[in-house]
Amino acid sequence: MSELSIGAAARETNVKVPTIRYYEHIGLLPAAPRTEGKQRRYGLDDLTRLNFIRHARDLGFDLDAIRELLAISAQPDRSCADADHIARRHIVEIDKRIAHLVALRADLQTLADQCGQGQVSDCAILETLAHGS
Amino acid sequence: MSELSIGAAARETNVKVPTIRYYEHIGLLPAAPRTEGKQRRYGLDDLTRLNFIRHARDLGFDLDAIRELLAISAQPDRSCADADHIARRHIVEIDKRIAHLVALRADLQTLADQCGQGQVSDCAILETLAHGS
DNA sequence: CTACAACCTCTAGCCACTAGAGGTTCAAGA
DNA sequence: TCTTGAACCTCTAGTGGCTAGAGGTTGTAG
Repeated sequence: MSELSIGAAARETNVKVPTIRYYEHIGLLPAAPRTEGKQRRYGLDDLTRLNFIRHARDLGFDLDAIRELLAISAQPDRSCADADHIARRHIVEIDKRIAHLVALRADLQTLADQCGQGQVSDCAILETLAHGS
Repeated sequence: MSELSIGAAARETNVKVPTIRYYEHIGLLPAAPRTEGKQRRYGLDDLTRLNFIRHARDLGFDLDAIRELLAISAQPDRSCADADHIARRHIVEIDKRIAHLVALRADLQTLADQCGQGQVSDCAILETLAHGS
């Protein structure tokens, strides 16, 4: 039961088949053992690792951060301050992105509200794009 | 005076030199006329177009949307409803991204707050990544 | 006239995949 | 046991919007 095909592993973990192969290719997953016919087979450890990666991706961590997180979690005796640090760093990044998008949204709303639906030659949107705000 | 080198055009418009070349390559800018020595020369129309593109990029429009906006603004007699539509569509997209990031941020904050800075084996962050929330 | 900054083209790389070609293997049903 | 065909394999190229670098040429200030 513990030796799944790549398709079965994909179903179990909600990670797509080509993505699993990609993760192996870039060394995020160890190369899976193959059958005589060269097909990959996955055990429980692989599923655990894949699930870890997917959860972390869902939270927006990039693959380098995930590499670090995996390395940290492989050392149970270590302090988890490093993991905490990575998470907080990520929060800061997300806050920046949110702030940026919120500002953008406000500008766009102003622009759209000024558009009188008239002719292109009077359009506030196009005018602003052409000559600045 | 109206024939600028690519570097001068870049300074005028705050668009980097390789980016200008890239825009020409993908047809977002018309191919600039060249000197005998094959160097690009830019006139006022090009600067206007580049400024338009940069302003739109700053507002987060992708290059396809910018293509549409440029096409619309080239027809002064047309209604600007299309431009308005593109802008509103973009706002909707941005709202989605903001909502996604805000939800993500909340999850991450919860996770980080649970981390007691103890050992990796007890870490809430790593635990959640491994086995889900 | 010389020096050198700025220009040229072309290719490859970034991130995290996704798509497709062209071929092989596995497993369920007859 | 055989046959199908879904699922697998490797490899390459493409996505967006640039950025970096190699290796060579041109324009211009002194």
